[in-house]
Amino acid sequence: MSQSATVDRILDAAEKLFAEHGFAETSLRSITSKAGVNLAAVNYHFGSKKSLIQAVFSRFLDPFVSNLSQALAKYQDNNDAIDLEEILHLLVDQIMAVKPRSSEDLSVCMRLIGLAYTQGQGHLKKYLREVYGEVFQAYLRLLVKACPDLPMGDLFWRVYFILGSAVFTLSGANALRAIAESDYGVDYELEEIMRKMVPFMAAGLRAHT
Amino acid sequence: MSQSATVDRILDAAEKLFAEHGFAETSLRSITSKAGVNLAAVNYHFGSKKSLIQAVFSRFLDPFVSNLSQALAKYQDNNDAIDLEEILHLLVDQIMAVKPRSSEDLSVCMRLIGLAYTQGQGHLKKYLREVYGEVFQAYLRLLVKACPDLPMGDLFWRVYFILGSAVFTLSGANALRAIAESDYGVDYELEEIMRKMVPFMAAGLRAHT
DNA sequence: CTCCATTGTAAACATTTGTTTAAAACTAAC
DNA sequence: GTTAGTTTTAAACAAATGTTTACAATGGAG
Repeated sequence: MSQSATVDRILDAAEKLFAEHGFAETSLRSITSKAGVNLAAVNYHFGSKKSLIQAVFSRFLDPFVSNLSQALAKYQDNNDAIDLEEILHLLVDQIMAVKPRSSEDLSVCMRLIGLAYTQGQGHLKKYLREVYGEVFQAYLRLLVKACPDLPMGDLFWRVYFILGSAVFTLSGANALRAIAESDYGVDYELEEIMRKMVPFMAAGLRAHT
Repeated sequence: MSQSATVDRILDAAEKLFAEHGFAETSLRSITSKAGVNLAAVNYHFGSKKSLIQAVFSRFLDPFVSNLSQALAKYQDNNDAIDLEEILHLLVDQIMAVKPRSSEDLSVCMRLIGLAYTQGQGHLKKYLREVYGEVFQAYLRLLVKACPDLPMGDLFWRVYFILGSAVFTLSGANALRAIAESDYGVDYELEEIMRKMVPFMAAGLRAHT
């Protein structure tokens, strides 16, 4: 049985600790300690810390991009005009569809994505681009079709504007939710926050230059 | 003479290395090596690695925040309606006014801000909030006045949406500029990219919920 | 039961980390 | 030129890190 309980316990512990403290700041000893397994188990099952980091991403990213690329396929041959809000919502729906074990896990995954961009870990970026780059490109092409009036040079940057909004907000979502609740008495679930992004992003993408 | 050449050399080297590799991943030895100074110089001049990190932020954040709060003072007693684009542009202008030593330094500083949010370093976040939190709040109040129709709960999150756009885009600006140039033949200066953010952010902030 | 491959474990390994120490070098005032 | 204070330096420090090793335990298959 390739998927022993040990492997899952390590992945669970690593996922949470990485999201909480970052990759470099999380030691293998803290992971194995939290997982209740022996230190050497990581190197036995994953080979190295690098591979463990990548495995953590694969576990939640694989089903997501699998679902997403399937959903995108429907638009592939469709030459009609594409509604911007629709494909933005599609992304939110696909994220929610992964249905993580607990609602807290989603923000953990989001935070990991944010860390992947901001923490060193060059091997991680390379890995993510190689494995998931194609789906990203496909979604980008859809975005282009949904914004026919926008010059390509502007669209390029605006894509990174909305990407930054998503990554930054969701990766710090838990901390920000606490602030929003204590300072303004509002508390939204993660899904609500993501849905709140859609009109913001759509308006921003459509803004006349 | 409190500001020896050694102190500046350390700060220069640390700034770049932190931005490139993150805080935890950057060792004092790599900093002192790049700076051409002795390893012990960091602990002698700054006391600890934590203090060095804070000093790196102070150096470029102090003059910026000083200028910004001065510029914000003009709006303090003004009770007229405030133009959203105007105060967004004001921020861009204040950033450019710092006139970093090279245009590359700006994206380095932005990247450091992004890291401050995403990397562990709890002491850094506390430090930044204590020292610069008030100016941030003042700017936030201005933003509230410029968006009178937006519910507070929505504004809160949209502020982080635009903050994420700025931090994410500018911190990766150098790499993204290269992609934009090779793939789409467009190449904008950093200031142009920031100005391109203004209509995007304004439209996003104004979007009806 | 025996065998064998898989998995788990304790201990040790070699590095790297931030920090401290004590002595040397330097600087400027008297 | 001597002195007192500041800065630089090489060396050592203890602690923590990822990884490897050699050995024990496990659990089906024949």
